[in-house]
Amino acid sequence: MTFAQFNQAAAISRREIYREIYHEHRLTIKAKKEKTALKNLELIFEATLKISNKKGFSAMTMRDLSAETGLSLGVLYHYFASKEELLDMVQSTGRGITSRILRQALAGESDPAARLRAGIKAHLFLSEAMQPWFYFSYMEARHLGSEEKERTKASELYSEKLFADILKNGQEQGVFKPMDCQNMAAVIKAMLQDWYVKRWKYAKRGQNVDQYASFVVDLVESYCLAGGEPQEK
Amino acid sequence: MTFAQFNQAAAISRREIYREIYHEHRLTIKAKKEKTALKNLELIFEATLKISNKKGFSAMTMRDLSAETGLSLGVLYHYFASKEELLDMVQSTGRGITSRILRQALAGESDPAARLRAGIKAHLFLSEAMQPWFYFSYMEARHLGSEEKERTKASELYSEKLFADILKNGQEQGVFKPMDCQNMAAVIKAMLQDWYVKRWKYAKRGQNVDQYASFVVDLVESYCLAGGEPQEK
DNA sequence: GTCTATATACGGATAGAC
DNA sequence: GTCTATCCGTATATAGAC
Repeated sequence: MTFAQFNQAAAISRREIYREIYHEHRLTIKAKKEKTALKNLELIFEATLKISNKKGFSAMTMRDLSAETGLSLGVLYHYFASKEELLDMVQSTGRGITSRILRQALAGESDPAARLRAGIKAHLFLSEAMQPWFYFSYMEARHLGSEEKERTKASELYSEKLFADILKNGQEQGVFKPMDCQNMAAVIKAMLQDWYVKRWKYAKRGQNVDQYASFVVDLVESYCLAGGEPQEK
Repeated sequence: MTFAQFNQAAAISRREIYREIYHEHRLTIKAKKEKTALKNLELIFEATLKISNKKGFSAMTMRDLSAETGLSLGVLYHYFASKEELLDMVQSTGRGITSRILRQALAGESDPAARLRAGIKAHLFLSEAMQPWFYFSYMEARHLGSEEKERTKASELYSEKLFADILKNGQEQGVFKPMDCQNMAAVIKAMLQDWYVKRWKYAKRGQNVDQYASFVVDLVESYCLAGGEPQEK
């Protein structure tokens, strides 16, 4: 699986994302016409990610957002009750998409080594396709209210557990060597996160996501399969 | 080398840190008596790290800092000209200590495998001893002015290069197998960073820094030293 | 439905009292 | 040397004009 193939298969349509957000918050969003609502939601979210990822969400003012979107302050407040609610909306949308795509990717595979590869690549490719969302989620998690913060931690632990379970399963089947599955899952996540957090570093030396994915898969497999026969792709 | 041994050898005396800061900024700090200056600097920095690491530096108000330190606003401004200068002081102090300790740790070793181990452990142990500083540097780097931001990026690239050079050197000596040294160095750094960024996760399952260090060293060495047949790309 | 003007509060920084 | 009172700017959020 390459990034290009992933993009086609997953069909992360931006329009689809905003339709979801609109219907999820239909009660609080005051705009009535769906067409303008979708257009404005897209403007608002893209601008929020753009500005926040440059100078931080708390440093982004509502006037910044107004200027970037071309929407007035009054209109902005038709889509969320407060700046904090906007933050929560971005975070929960990101979480939802991530867990859905990860589950989808793993559902198609049964062999532990294949599941491990699929999980790593799906996560990397998704974070590549939605880099601003991932970066935002990572950096702004600590500015959330306590309730949303707990949800974010739970989400981190959930995806770590996905990887840990794959590893444990592989061990039980005798495909992977004995190891500390929790730590292995943790460092896999760390490597996946580095791709979207330190994007500038990889861009600087012209590394693309397919190359990085191959490297991570190779490193992880070479550790987990050590002792057994080298595997073919 | 264990964390306990590192702590003794490196002797990261808190008092020493603040003495350094005081002398480095002697010209701008208005407090004259060294003794009270050191005490207040310690109060200010500890409080800044504590508050910022909870809610972010930009969300920390000068009144928060005043309440936490017990110092008045007027006194605080005797130690820095602006809130941004305080940010820069924290960052540059952290950078200085890190690069010094890393260089010291590597200076004692010549064998590539030993150097690799020493670099990984020194970084982990230092970040353990100064976790609030490292967490702060990592999270607040993007809120810096462009000049300080460049310095931070340079520091990131510098320590990555330290690891990449060790790997390349080991390859040339035939100790390490052929590999992508840049990516390997990058993911080593990612694993080191995860330790202090996601501290809560490791604490939750009772993992200590010596255990984590052993795991990372084992993973990295098992990949680099993998003998027999080198892998193809 | 959209925008402009403004209420209200709080931020960083400082001047001057003690 | 230290603290208190305050200036000035700007933040979020809203009410009311068009």
